[in-house]
Amino acid sequence: MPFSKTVIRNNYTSMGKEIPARNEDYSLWYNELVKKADLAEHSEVRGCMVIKPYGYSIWEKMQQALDKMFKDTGHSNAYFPLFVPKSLFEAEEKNAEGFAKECAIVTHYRLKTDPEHKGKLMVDPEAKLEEELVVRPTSEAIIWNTYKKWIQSYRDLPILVNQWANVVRWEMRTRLFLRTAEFLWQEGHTAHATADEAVRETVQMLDVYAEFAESFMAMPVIKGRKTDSERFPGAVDTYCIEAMMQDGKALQAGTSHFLGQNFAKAFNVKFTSKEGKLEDVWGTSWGVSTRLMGALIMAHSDDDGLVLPPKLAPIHVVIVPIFKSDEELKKITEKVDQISAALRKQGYAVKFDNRDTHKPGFKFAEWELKGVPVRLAIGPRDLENGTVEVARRDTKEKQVMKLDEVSAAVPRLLDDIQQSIYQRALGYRNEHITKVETYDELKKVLDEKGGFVSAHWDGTPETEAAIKEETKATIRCIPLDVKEEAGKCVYSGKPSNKRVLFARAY
RNA sequence: CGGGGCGUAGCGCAGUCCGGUAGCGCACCUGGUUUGGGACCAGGGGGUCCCAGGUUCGAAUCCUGGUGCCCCGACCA
Repeated sequence: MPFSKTVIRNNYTSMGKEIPARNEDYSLWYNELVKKADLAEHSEVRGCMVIKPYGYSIWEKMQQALDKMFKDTGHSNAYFPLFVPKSLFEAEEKNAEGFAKECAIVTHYRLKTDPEHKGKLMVDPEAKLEEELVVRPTSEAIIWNTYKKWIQSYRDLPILVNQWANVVRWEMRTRLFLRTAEFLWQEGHTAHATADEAVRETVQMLDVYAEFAESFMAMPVIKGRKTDSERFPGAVDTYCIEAMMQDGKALQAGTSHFLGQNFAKAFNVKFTSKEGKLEDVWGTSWGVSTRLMGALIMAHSDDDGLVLPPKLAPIHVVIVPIFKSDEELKKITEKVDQISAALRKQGYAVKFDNRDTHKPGFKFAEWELKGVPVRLAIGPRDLENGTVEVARRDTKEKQVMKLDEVSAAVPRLLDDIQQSIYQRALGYRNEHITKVETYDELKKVLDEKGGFVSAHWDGTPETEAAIKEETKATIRCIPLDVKEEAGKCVYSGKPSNKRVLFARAY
């Protein structure tokens, strides 16, 4: 049925806060969900988004958890400038080349009133910068240039710094959270005396990311190494965590880079070793961004809206009263206050939705759209029976329980939800790793089933590029736990000693 | 950067072909009835029709030139 997207759009938006079905148009489902759930919206600036309070509070939860993990592994936060002088930016050649095409550049520092157009401003041609400033697409340049001043001896090492910041990459095509021109992220930048220590740091932070993805986001990931062509510009080795979305497309959720001595050499960062020798410093960098929000949304949510893992939900429990009179509401509120207090005491965020402007059904739908893990409903019947209705967002199951059991039951329920959405995502992910032996199979799986395709590859960039060209699939990673196994490249037939994961990706 | 679409009330859109007082749904405000899965009735408020110029007695509508955003592709952590 050749309905245009415009037609589909008409159908649901006129109905209020409904979103299109995932299996009809996954991409439209995602876009509408982000907007309708109050996570983010497009701004006046092309490719840039406004993260709304509800969306931002999820991001803050992510930040808190990650920040703690960084601190627990010995890192400290710092802040470096938004602007990078062009001469610094170009110092590490590969890095500069890699990002050159998507840099925003500041060329002037002043506006003036436009004599030709009343009330308008124009760039003051007199105020041209002597040296242009690049708006950071990443901060290695400015940071390594700074580290040069901080490091003289092995005693100054290691430096274990992280910064929470915004960066700008002038993307041609953007999508809310998944790829925006400006995005928020954290970038860790560490400096070490030995290669071994730097590699250990790189892997350690990859483990931190994997741990965060799995135990907080409830999103299983595959740890792996990128191929040469997918490597971070300027890095020796790029490690990643790859996740699987519900539409069978892969998403890179975090990266950790072993920089070798590349940036040290480019910025002349040397240290005197214990033995009195002058050596180049070893480096790492690692980051995750607001893209994780996109991953979180696409990993769990359904046609009724967001499904949030309790560990990242801004509101754990919403309580909806069902009442006819003020009198009734008052009685219900007394009970609700007791429950709320008991839950808050245990550290949960509780929302009592006592608006008298909306009916319960409306509230149920709205909080489901926003992904609140647990909903309690209390009405006159419950007052009589000393009960409360408990509903879980992930499965939509409802049960009625005794009021005095609630404060003990809710924590168990939240734990169960956290586990069960992880298990569901894990099940989906595992079902979508398909081993293939031939190129025809690889293409067939990509087209008909999606997901990761595990196949032998001859290790050459030519084969990788050819497969990408023909199938739109890229090598997502060489899994860290890959086992050596003799085989033949699905494309070239040349010998291969391990399988890699192919997928179409975000 | 190529192809397409769209800029009209807070949101989603109709009206544009064929010029003549700017409309519909949702949302909003007031009053009432409702409230265990997206309430109903009555009344009401709100718009430089993206911008600039032109044609015309008269432009959301026709002409010219801008501009912004979205979608698809290419590119890309």
